[in-house]
Amino acid sequence: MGAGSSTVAVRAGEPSSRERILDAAEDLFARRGYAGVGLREVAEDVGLGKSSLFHHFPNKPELYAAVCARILERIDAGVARSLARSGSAAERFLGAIDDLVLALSRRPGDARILLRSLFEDDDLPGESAEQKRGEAFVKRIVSRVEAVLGEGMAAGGIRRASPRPLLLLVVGLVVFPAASGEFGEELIGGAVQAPQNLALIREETRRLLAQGLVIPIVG
Amino acid sequence: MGAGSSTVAVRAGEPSSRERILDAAEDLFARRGYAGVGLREVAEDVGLGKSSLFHHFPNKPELYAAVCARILERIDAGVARSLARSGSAAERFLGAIDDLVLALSRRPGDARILLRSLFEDDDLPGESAEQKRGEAFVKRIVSRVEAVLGEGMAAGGIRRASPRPLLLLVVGLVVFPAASGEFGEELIGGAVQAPQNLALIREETRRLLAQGLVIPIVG
DNA sequence: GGACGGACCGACCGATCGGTCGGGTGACAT
DNA sequence: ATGTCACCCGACCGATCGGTCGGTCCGTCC
Repeated sequence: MGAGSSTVAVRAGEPSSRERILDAAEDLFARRGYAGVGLREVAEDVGLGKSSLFHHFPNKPELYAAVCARILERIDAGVARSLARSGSAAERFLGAIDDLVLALSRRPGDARILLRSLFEDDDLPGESAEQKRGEAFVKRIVSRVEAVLGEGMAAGGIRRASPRPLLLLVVGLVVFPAASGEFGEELIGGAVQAPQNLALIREETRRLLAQGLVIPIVG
Repeated sequence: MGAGSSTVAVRAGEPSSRERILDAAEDLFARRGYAGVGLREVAEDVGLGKSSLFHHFPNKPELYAAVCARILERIDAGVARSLARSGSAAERFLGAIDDLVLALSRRPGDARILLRSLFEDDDLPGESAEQKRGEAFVKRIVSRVEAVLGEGMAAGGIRRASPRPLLLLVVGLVVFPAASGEFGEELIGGAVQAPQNLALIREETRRLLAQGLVIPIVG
């Protein structure tokens, strides 16, 4: 299929083979994890022979690292854009979280791979360049959010807290709902991405961060 | 090794082979996921031949399902115990969450497998009895927490909210920090289980649920 | 004593894994 | 015309996968 798409100059608008490999691999890794996906399956989804994958990526760990790095790059860019808006630190923080919830729910695969890459230790043994690139994006994202949190605490719009443990909680709070598959669907009735469900999740996330859950005792 | 430990009547206090297989499998599955663990490795950790595993479990999916079910059973029991304490619904809810954070941080493998089983869809293809047992525990846990939330909302100690989406958020909030491995360690300085870090996480979790993060505008 | 069955084992099976190899094809520069 | 290079392929490799099989050992029951 797609006859004549293999000229040296990539047809404008058509993704390159490398990009299509990343797309297919991302989709599969998101569903079944690193060890659960075979390169034959990736190649078949792309429409290439398995050996062609090795022309674009040296081996499986590097392919996975590239998938992760691409996702983290997207998320970092989105967070940067969200935080660049105007408003108080607290407003920018809440807005960025809301944007992130929205973005992850639109791309559940991103949420899942992100979640995996954050809580699986020894998926990848080596320390490749692509892997370091991904870790750098993680650090950038963390430092961005940490900065706005610190700003908000200094300004008084965000209550004083330990920023790093708090970040850990927020990551789970934001990433998991978008990543939860059948469990999320069964819990709330229907897909997380469905407009009305997504609206509820965004609303509850915002209110939880903004107001907590327990009603303070008045007087 | 372990000469003379294979009498029919299990030595009192010594776990049975089945239990030791579950222990080893839980440890490995927690670290590398379902597809990332080979049965040879499980058997070797236990100190048995690989074929002996099939004497206790019919196949790999059933072993995994049994591991999951055992974890979910533990968690359900803990949640039930926590919620049985006295106090207002809001207090019982916060107490149960705190207990759960504590329990999961003590057994990070539980947190990881729980997280995996909640957001990986097609890990297990079939519908075995053990798998249904696990799903039943999930439903019991959900209904327990949902009940106390509803009670709190009715009594006024917990603000009105959509219980199911809220539950989804809370699961991510509670489970992820305990499951986060190297990422969590790098983010906060040191292991999540370390007493001072654990105290911080418990404190921030409680305050986030109780008060939120943003300081309400007074006046 | 002899049959039985639970627990365990080594050897083996077909399938699939990640990865290699040699070669083919077409665009392009010389 | 020739060489080069990016891209792609089928065939193949050793290793490992989940799972089966026949058989051993030993305590229990009749």
